[in-house]
Amino acid sequence: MAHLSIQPKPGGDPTCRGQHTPAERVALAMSLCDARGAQLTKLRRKILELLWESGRPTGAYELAEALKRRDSRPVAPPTVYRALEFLMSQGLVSKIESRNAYVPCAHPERRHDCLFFICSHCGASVELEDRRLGCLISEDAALIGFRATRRVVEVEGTCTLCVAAGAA
Amino acid sequence: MAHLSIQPKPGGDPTCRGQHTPAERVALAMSLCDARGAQLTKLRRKILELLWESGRPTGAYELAEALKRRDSRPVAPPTVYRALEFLMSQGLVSKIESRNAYVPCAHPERRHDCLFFICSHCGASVELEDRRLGCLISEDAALIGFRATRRVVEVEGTCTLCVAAGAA
DNA sequence: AAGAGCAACGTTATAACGTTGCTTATCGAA
DNA sequence: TTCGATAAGCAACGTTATAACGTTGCTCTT
Repeated sequence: MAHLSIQPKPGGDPTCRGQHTPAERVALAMSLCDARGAQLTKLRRKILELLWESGRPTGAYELAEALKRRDSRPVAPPTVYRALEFLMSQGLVSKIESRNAYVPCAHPERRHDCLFFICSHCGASVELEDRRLGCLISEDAALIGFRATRRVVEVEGTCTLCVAAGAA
Repeated sequence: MAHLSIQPKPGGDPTCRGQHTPAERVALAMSLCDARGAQLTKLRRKILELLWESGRPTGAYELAEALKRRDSRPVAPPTVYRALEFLMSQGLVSKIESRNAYVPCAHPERRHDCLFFICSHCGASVELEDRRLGCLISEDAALIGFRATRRVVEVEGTCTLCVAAGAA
């Protein structure tokens, strides 16, 4: 199961799923960071790659273990968290708050109003972009004079595949 | 700062803020649970009351401390979590995932599509109801064949008061 | 080349949040 | 009154996150 990413375009094919390898994702991230003068170091690259390979929201400690397995050298939690913080600051990764886990972002080249669908059965996540969501929230924020800086929109449920497979 | 709750009604006054005391909130909860055959026990009542008194998303351990102060008898984490679980199952409390904290719900009498605005300056939260949000998310869910069971919508930023007070 | 400055990373410890498994108390119904 | 169900207590543990501080390695300067 790969991370899925979909942007609904009226009249267009909404699927944009997993047609890029983790290596390609990392390459895109590198060129982006390069253009921004941000340093996508080896550790940060590895973590981003692991996230793309994982195929589902992944916890910081799980990432630490994966790093250890790969390099047979332990990486401490703060190191992982700092790398994740960087990746999030660059829009390369999002945190799934309802899971305390992290997912790579499909379209780091632009700021997007994302919502995430997380399957409670298989654990996979789908990232979806919907401009209307941001509008609606901005509208509500304006109503109460709230100045928004960050949006968390997460939907828990059962994905298509698991529904088809007969999961509740 | 009290928990604020607002439901935008076209043409109506959207404010519905803190005009009920914690005791009144608890009384409503009791009658609701009674009607449902659910047991709002003393402990659960106290926790709900503490949440209403707190005025901001409150952590489980903080609640445990408050209980201890009030009754000079320690309450262990599992007890608090179980009570919170019950309160959430009854729609009396919501969890703020981005804070690992809990807030009382303003309108437990009906299932509502809530979004929460959390001020990163003063910590206060505003609960807002917006039907359109649920529609939009359902629409997006349908697009990918996702069967949603739970929605988490949280907006971080600065509230009116803190903006007025000159906070960033 | 010496040394300041800086960003990333490492290390240790601890805070904060949440769960498991089991026991004990409470309460209502048979 | 005894039984069964539900809630609460308790100890230990697991997980997630951060604080506080030290180290490395690089660049830029003079």
